[in-house]
Amino acid sequence: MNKTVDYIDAEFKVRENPEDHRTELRLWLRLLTCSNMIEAEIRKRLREEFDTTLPRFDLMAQLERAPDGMLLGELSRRMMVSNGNLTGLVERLVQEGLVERQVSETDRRAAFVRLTPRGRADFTVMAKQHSEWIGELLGGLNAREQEELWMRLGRLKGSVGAARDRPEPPGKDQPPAAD
Amino acid sequence: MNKTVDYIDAEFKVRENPEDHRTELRLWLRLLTCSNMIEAEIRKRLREEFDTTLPRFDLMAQLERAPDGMLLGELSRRMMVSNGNLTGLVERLVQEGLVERQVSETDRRAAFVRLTPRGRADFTVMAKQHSEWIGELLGGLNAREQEELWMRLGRLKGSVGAARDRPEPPGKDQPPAAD
DNA sequence: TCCATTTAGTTTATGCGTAAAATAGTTAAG
DNA sequence: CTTAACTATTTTACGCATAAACTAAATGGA
Repeated sequence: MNKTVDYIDAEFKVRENPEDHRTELRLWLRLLTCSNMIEAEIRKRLREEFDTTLPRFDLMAQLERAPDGMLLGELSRRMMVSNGNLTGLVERLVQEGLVERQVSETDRRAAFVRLTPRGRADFTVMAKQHSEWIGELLGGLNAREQEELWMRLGRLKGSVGAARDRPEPPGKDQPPAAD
Repeated sequence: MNKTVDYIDAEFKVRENPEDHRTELRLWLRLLTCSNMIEAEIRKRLREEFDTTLPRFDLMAQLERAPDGMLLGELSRRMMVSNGNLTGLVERLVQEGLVERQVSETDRRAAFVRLTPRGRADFTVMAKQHSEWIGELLGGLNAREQEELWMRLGRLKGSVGAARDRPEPPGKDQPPAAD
């Protein structure tokens, strides 16, 4: 079918067949692989070295920047997880003595969460290690490569955000909203 | 402190302080953001359009390439999830009539899993949409940008893989294995 | 043959994640 | 003041994920 244009390079071939998203799929799979590899390694090390998990670490990282505590709602927004999820996560950290809750005096529905001194101390140690792990895992790229990758990912982020928030391109096939 | 070297650009500043992994952390966070944004959007659309989930979709994608079915063990290896996880996932798809199990006749411990005709038909429709979604989300990058990002991520993948499989660099501070 | 070992898969206990319903406190309109 | 609407959080029901313990079948000696 496409044999006659095989010599044309990728730049020109794109969108030749609008149904073909092979390069995008390939890119997405590699992005996912990278992300998953790093995340899996970080989870593994957090478990092995500190007997903790990534969600716990992320929660503590948020709290570290709010010495006076933070409302559950704000924590939920920042971590981009549901309220219900946080209820349990915070509860487990409270059990471990790393975090404490305090009901607001001005609004008895609301609860502040903050690190305990022990939580803060533990987090400091973990954060240092975490930073070194990331440095180690990404350290195979030099500064220029890192910067370029960062910028390209910035473009990608923009592309995804725009497509996500776009009402939905009408698309040749689908009639404009079946229901 | 660093005021006198503020004019020096990033290329020269790197590794000035070997404990500082700010650029790597920044890069990792952006990578994670991109990956999560895409994944969240795909999950959302799979749920809204097809009332299914990403793990189900991924499982069916594996099976689609094995018309004669696949052993649970192989499926587990390919999807990089635990055996126990697959037990439940397969069970739910069997309940939905999209997948069928068949105990091997030569080894009664082993079980083949394959798509039912309906499963295959459903997957074909979903895969087409999925491909278009990815095309839409990543489509803000032109072919050259996609190719460059793909190559940079290839380098990153190499860096992460090497660091992960490396015994562990002795590190100035830590004594060689505390316990 | 018999038994130890390995292999394939399931079960169990736990954690993290969601959406949707429920609870309880606050605010605002009348 | 009373009630309706809103807001903050928890609860519930579910799905997905793991590690570790378990079951059952195959394999390979002795």
